[in-house]
Amino acid sequence: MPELPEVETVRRRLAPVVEGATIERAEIVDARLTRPVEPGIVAERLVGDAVAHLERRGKYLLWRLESGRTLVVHLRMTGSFRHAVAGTLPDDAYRRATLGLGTGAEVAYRDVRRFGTWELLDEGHLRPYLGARLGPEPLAPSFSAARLGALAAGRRAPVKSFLLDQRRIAGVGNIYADEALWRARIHPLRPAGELDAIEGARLHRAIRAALRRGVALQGSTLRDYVTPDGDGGGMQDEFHVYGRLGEPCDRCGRPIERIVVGGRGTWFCPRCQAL
DNA sequence: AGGTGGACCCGAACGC
DNA sequence: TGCGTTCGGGTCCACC
Repeated sequence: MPELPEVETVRRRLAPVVEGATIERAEIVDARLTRPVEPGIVAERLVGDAVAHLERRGKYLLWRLESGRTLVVHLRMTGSFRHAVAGTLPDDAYRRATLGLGTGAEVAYRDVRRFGTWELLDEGHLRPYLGARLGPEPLAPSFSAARLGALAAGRRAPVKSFLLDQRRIAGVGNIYADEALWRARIHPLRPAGELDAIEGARLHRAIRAALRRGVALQGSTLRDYVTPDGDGGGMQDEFHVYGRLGEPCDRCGRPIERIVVGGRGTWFCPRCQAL
């Protein structure tokens, strides 16, 4: 489940391969990927363009092109990139697109469940696109505890749902939300706007610590996620609560519990994270 | 306007 | 063994 740390890992691993390279060939074999735009039209526009920078915003991977356009990629749950010397990647029934680069490298996009999206935006369209969907970057220096408090003020929704709302904070998904709340010792059902300043400061620290740890370990590999070099991440071995129903809390030993919040599986320690 | 729940998709895990 | 059912996850959209 690619969240901020997984997408950031993809960006870091893929950037040296694609930055500066010209796209000589583009093949998009799943119409759903570019819907409602015809995949052939997107592919045709990509060919001849070159990758200036590979960037990330929230969970979006941004292919900034020399033309000024940006290929906006969202991996959703099962999207992943692989790169290799052209022609050496194994056959894959779930490959949805392939980019051939002038350097001789090939980049393949795989997506089992086909939720992922590729959108090619013209210059000037990127900023409003992201602005309408994403709040601040939690790892940016400007993301302060005060900023978090302002975002949460007046919110009656559970703090877990608040963390998952990309328009409030960009990049936190189900795994890192639960891990951050455990670190902050805050119950996932607490209304976001009712956290006091101390709790807000703890949550701010916890969000950043969980995400930074995820980036350091190159993400969490549960099933589908791999880096563009084919490696798995290491964060799954350090989960404190996510998916650990019945296992002892790493802090107090009490068995981890599972509830559903906003339709999402939610794991927490009933003692450390009391209501 | 904020909050909630269903749709989208399909392999894995589960139940009989 | 084999079949059918349930689950999950990020985002968008309809609805309250």
